[in-house]
Amino acid sequence: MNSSGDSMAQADDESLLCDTGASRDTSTRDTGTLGKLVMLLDLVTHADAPLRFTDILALTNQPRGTLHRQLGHLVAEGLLELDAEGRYAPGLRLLDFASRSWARNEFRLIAAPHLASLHRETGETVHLGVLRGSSIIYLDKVEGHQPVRMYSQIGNASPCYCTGVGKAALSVLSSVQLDELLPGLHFNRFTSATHVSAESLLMEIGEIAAAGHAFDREEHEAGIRCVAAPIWSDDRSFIGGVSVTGPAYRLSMELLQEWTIPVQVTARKIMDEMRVRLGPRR
Amino acid sequence: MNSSGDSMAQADDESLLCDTGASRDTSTRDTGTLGKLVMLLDLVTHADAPLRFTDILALTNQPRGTLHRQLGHLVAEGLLELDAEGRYAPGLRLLDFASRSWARNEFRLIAAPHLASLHRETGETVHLGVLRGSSIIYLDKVEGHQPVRMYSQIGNASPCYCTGVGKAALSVLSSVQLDELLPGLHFNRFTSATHVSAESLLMEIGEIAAAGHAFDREEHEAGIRCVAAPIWSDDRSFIGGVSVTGPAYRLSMELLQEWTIPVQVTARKIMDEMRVRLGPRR
DNA sequence: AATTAAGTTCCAAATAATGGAATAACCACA
DNA sequence: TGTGGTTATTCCATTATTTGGAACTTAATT
Repeated sequence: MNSSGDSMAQADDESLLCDTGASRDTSTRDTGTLGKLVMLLDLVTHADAPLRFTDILALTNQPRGTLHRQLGHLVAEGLLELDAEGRYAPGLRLLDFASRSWARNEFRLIAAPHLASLHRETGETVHLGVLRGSSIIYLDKVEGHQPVRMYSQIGNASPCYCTGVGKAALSVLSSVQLDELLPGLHFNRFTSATHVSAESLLMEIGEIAAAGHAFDREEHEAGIRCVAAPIWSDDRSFIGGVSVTGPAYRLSMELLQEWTIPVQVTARKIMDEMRVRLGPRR
Repeated sequence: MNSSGDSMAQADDESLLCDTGASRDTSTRDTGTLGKLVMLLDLVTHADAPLRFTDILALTNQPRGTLHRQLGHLVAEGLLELDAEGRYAPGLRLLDFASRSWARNEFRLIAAPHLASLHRETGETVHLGVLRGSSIIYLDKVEGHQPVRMYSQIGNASPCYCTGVGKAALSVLSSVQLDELLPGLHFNRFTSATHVSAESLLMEIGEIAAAGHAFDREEHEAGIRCVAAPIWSDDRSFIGGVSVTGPAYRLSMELLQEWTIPVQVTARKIMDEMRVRLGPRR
């Protein structure tokens, strides 16, 4: 269940980069100097290996002087690290920031016990995700008995159009929100089942909205299926989802169909508790 | 083994902030606009609860207009989030950045199997940490049978002067590096055993350097002891450590004394492998 | 409705970022 | 040890962004 890696291989031109099929659209967002620096951070953290100065130069076509100073600042702040061979890699200070972000996340704290019981019921991997822009960020994961390497999945941003949680999340967006989001999607064919057009995606979203659950039929990674249900706040300011994931040989579509019920029940319980804890108005 | 929280209670003036006893010295470091923004990020991520605009205003004494734009930019980039009640909290995009930083970290990848075997040998919690500035950032953790909530500790930055890994790390610094680091330390008395002066710390560091291992005698958290050994590259450009931690009632000082050997052996194995993988020169 | 507090917008002045070009360090090979 | 090619770093006049005080809007309180 390693997410990136192999399934990334047949991606497009920039082979060094791991394009999730969304984000990296910093162009419009006007955040001045910060925007440019964050774009660099994104570039380096999402690369599959440390990048040298020249690599980054080529990837950004910024002037040498400018880029050099920007990288220098990021390194000075510990957001990037420069190794002895002159290659830039993500900095460890990011971990310090992120661990706080995770530890205090209300949604995750509320959902945790419900994820555990869904895991007990199904015996397969349970994920919790949130919609951020057009990506799903995984917030928690409950899996098998082996010591869990949590960071391997938690924190990862995956495209919304080819994951169970992502499609479930899309199904509860208002039509206004959907109209804003869809045109910005860059469809990336991860497997032969991946949606590659807004039309086919939109059609399935309609079905998901009616049914209240979504399937991932090996759309992100060959051999991996999942069933998911959306979680949302009344005013749609918060949207996420919960899913059960596993290998296709073990999870027949019939079994997934059965699990739609416990998954939806879990989503409902989490929503109910959120409404109590965070106030019903939103 | 919750790090912050209670032990933080008697900290100094700014009660909302969780001061690790170091860092937050962005003043000298000249990183222009980025420095100011990162300081804000630090402020919000390290606060114990979401902060309102006015709270941050008071904590930074920056002009209203400036602060407002800065926060706006951080929110637009997903580095902070602004909830419906107008409170700022760490943003989830940080998770995405950090998960990459962690997943690809060479040191952690090399150390992982050795940590596992040290855990098997001792049956107690094993930590891996790196020295960054005057903080120890925990990179990995192997503990009991229960599903590990890794983010709870991993990524956390703890002071170097009151943790086993921290003191072990200090013991292999060159005297030049030590002279740079010591004056910047702000000693925070977490327990009655915490070092509160550079003099007493320096004295123990001498002993640790001679012995090759360090103890934490309930210096960071009452009731918690540990034994640690340093890990370093030839040129001291990289410094970290490995430790075994547990409750004082189970870990007598005699037992910790016995464990100095497996801990040091583990550190040595990790160092040897790093020298092979990353080249001996550094 | 009046009053205070909290948050947002505006714009001339101060400051920091830009980017082209020159310089320096590095590396491989003779 | 020198030489050519590659890569990284520094410099500085120009340009664009950030700054911060003040005015303004909005929300909460009496």
